Amino acid sequence: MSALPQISEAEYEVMKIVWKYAPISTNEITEKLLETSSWSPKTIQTLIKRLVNKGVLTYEKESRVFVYTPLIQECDYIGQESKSFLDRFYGGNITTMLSSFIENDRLSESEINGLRSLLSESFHKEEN
Amino acid sequence: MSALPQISEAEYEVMKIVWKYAPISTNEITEKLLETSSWSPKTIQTLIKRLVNKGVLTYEKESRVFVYTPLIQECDYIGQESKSFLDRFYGGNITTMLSSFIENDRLSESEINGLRSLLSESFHKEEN
DNA sequence: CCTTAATTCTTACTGGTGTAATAGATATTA
DNA sequence: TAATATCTATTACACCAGTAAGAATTAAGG
Repeated sequence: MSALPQISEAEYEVMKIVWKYAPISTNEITEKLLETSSWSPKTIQTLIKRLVNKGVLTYEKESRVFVYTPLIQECDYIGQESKSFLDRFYGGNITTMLSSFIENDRLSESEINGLRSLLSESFHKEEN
Repeated sequence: MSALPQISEAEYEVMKIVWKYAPISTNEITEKLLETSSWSPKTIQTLIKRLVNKGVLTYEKESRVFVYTPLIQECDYIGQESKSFLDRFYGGNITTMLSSFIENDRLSESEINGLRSLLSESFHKEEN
């Protein structure tokens, strides 16, 4: 599993739309993004183009319009970013991360309870 | 709590040394970094300078040498980065993150156990 | 006091990112 | 088929980051 291409912050916003709605045209991407951002459509086109160049997106011509599909999966990308984040800041250890969150009171009681029940579920999963 | 300055990846390597050993001189920083990297001392000096410009480091002259001290705390910085990471990839929800880790089998049984015992400790802490 | 060696400051260059405008191609319509 | 409207491709530009070389300064030793 070689490293996936680097996706910048703005490009990632584009990818979130593509992952959700692919196959999707330039115009549709632009429409969706304009609901939550104020980028110029030109800017969005540039981002799409760069994603194609990087090998993150591919497209097919449908008459005059391009329709895009992702070449890499969202969960793979997020997985890679998560790993690199954990390595950088917590020595690759998620327990260290959680522990530091708890120590700095960044988790509410209900979040902690959510985590507990998640972990007990995954306990049962292992049992079967 | 206004946003802390942005620290780049290479700059962060410098900061790890400073946080650990401050107050520390340019030469000492360079020495430590050369144990684990192959940067030119010139490069390291540039990074230090940029950190000073950004307001992350301050220094005092000790005769001809500069001795540096951090202006921001490691845990504050890591906290900020963690928050922005969680927001970006998991909607700010650490339970979602953990859940996705478990789903994609990125956690070993022993890591899961570590998390469980961490959470039961923090349970007791809340009790007192 | 002047030279030298050590240290800091200034400048440089490439590549990526944010942000977009303009030019070029193509399909649709008059 | 020619003009127009719509897409896509090319070009632009400033700033940040990685990476470093060269210039300037300053302390110390002869």
